[in-house]
Amino acid sequence: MNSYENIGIFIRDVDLTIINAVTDQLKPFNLAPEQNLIMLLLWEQEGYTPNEIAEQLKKDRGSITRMIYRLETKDYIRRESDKKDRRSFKVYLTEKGKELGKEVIPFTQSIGECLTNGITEEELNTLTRTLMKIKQNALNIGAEN
Amino acid sequence: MNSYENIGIFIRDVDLTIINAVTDQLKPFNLAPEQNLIMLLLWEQEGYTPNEIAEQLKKDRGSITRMIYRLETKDYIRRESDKKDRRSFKVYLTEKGKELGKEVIPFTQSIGECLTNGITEEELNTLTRTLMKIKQNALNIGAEN
DNA sequence: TTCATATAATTGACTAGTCAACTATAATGT
DNA sequence: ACATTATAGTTGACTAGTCAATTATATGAA
Repeated sequence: MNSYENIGIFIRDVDLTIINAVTDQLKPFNLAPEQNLIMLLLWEQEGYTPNEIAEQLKKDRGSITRMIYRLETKDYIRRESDKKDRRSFKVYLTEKGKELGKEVIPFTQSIGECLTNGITEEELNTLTRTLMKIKQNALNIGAEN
Repeated sequence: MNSYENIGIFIRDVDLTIINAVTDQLKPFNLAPEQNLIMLLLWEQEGYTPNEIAEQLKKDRGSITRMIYRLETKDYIRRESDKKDRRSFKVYLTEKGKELGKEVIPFTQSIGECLTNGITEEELNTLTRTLMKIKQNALNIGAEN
């Protein structure tokens, strides 16, 4: 580990390693990991607007627009226009999308379990607490100007 | 925090928050954070090949090719062809690139310090140890197939 | 030497991210 | 009611990531 914001680089490194592992595992399902995030939201609860999805995933609305488009072309989701607000629409699962969930949800759960192999509950809590502090520090940096 | 690989999502969240803060801070210097990583390498030691840069930053060579191109158009770096191996070249700083380092290096260092505000040395060590385990777990997932 | 193989960098096709500009519609204030 | 302002989604321009194919050059073996 060299210069830069040491801990920041390290976190980045770990994050990339996880993403690569997840990408690999999801490949047979024809799902990019970011697409999977949207699907996971919908498998929990359908009917989100693009705006709500963007908020939940903390992403730009532009990228959500395009990801919704791609998931539609894969026939995993469909849109239903909002009768009350004609600017907006809600996103629902197609049959194919629901089927996919049956396969993918257990899969991603097991990935989550694998990541914490050999790590105690307490260690995990400590990790979360410290990461929280770091995140807050990062937010403060942004807020200063 | 909901489903998915919980801790993975959280790490991703923290990582994104840090990246956003760094991006903000680097904006006045006309440097994207990933470009900054290449510059940090070169400020430490010039003369890397694209291949070496890709290894150090654990990125695809294709993306390094393009980032080198962009840093060249900003006149921060230049390439010098390798006389022994005509397929390759080495990357050096321009005067402008060296000047930039004088401003940016202290800046990125202070970002690193900010991130660890209110976090003890011991906490940081624990954090690193646990993240190491998680990273190793992620690598194992990838290696299984 | 010559052929096969490996390696360095590049390129094209694709996904994904931000930001800023834009269009359409909704909500608000006077 | 009308003008202003806000909001929802889209789009274009750009950076960055992967993967696979390509080109040029090196290297090693028959």
